[in-house]
Amino acid sequence: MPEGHVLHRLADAVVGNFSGSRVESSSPQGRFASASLLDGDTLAGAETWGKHLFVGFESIPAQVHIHLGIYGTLRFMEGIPPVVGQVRWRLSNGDITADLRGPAACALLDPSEVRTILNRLGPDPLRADADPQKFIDRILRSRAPIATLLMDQSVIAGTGNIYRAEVLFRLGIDPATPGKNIGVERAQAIWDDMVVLMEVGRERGRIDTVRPEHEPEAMGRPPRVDDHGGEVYVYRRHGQPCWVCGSPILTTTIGGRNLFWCPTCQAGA
DNA sequence: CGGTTATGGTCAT
DNA sequence: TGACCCTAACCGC
Repeated sequence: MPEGHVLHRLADAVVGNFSGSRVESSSPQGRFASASLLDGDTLAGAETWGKHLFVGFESIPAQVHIHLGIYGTLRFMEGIPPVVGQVRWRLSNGDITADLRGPAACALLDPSEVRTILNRLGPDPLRADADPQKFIDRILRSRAPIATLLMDQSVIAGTGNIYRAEVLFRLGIDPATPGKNIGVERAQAIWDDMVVLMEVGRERGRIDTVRPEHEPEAMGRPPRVDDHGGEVYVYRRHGQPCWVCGSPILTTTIGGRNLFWCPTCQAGA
């Protein structure tokens, strides 16, 4: 589930549901022992940078750091339902209960440890304080393929496998193009498109990337049914015809991740 | 019921 | 590059 747009939604949900509330905090599964230190404390706020979520409390400077990894989920429920399955962290104010399951990281971190994490992250397209110039400089200086750079959280934070494939398609960029061959204008265009798409994702809670003329209704095709839920051009469409040119979408594995692209619309320069 | 897969990341080789 | 970590949903038998 989790590219950066999801984490920003979760920070909003944590703030909306719990900010200013006294909360019960526990680790039903037992693998987040520090949860008990927060029990009875008042939630002060939550913030996201990239795919990292930080939750603060009033009586301690430390923050809970959450990274969902591939499988992690944070779900909100009404009341206090019985615990089902593996719940790493449960947070509740009695009216609303949030269960965190399967995160790659969930730990109480000192301010200095939080800073160390933030220092490793590049600009986040969904943050108002993001500096796109840092992104552009990194791209233009690197010989690595643009597809690899867009998955590097120190280059751009919050982008994942879907957004990188979709933005490269929308801009007609060959995923193998070295960063230094991208050029300033296309680097800026990548950033701008990432901002647009991720903001849509944050609002809708799903990743939709197709332009109006390629939407199901416009093309007379059935809407996509998939567990990530959005209308996309290339992600997981291996072997199916490109919505724009009809060529079969290709896939390959780079750095252990699946990359999808259209060989015609994204031909090398 | 077992095998496969996943929108991520770290660490060792 | 590959092993490994985390959990749940889905698929085929």
